[in-house]
Amino acid sequence: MSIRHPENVDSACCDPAECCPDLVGSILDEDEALELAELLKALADPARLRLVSLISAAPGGEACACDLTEPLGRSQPTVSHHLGQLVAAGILEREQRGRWAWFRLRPQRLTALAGALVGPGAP
Amino acid sequence: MSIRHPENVDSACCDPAECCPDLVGSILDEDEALELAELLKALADPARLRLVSLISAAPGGEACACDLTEPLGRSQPTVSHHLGQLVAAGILEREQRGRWAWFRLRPQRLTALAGALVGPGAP
DNA sequence: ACGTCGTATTGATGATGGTCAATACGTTAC
DNA sequence: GTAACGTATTGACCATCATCAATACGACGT
Repeated sequence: MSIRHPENVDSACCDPAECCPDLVGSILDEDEALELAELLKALADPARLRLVSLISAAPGGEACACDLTEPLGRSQPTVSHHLGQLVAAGILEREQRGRWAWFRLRPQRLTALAGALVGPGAP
Repeated sequence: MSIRHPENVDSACCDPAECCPDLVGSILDEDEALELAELLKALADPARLRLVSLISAAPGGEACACDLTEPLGRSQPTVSHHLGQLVAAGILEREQRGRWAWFRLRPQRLTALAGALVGPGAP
């Protein structure tokens, strides 16, 4: 079975919701650059990077928000703010369990970003 | 000849000037997160992404600053500012030829970043 | 129902950053 | 030498953003 539709081959590399335009293969137009920049901006913060790192290293690959405030050294509203941004960027997924919010990494998003950085030369 | 010193194997994956700490393998401390965030911030701007894209797609993989102002649609000082940031981040390298400044991509930096995003599971 | 607890939202503040006009610097050509 | 040209720097302005205190929201237990 085919992964990609023929009409999507030119620009989209896979699922357009997950993927991002290649940085080095072709010349990015302003819209593609904005889209890729937004994903990079979502990662380009020490607090958010540590959140991703903490969650991915947590047992089971998931973590409760209540366990992230203290190791991050930021206030609870700040942690909630950053988690919301990571979810909005598609880097984390959120699941509500009772009154606890659990977060888990979406690795496809990071691998898609990594693929966009190295370009079409490296599959 | 050996590439890495034995005492650097634990944290650094290769040349510490090129590489960046893994995002998902271990838990980033604040300094490592800051270092990785700075590299990501250098890319997380539409103008800079388009500059990287334009330069990498240029004939010979290099471009003169004079040929980048017009396709980018920004003023000359702005283009110079962004090029300086990309060079400072190790993403571009700069070579002066007469009165022209030529820029070229440093792919090692992007591949190192991509490797840090996908973690140690994918060599 | 009511209090408690985890989380999200609001509002405010200080810092960072993208952008451009003006200007300074360096190199080439005459 | 001097004019022209490419590039970098300065200074200023506006937008975005990280952060926190205070507060609101929602779900659970009693």
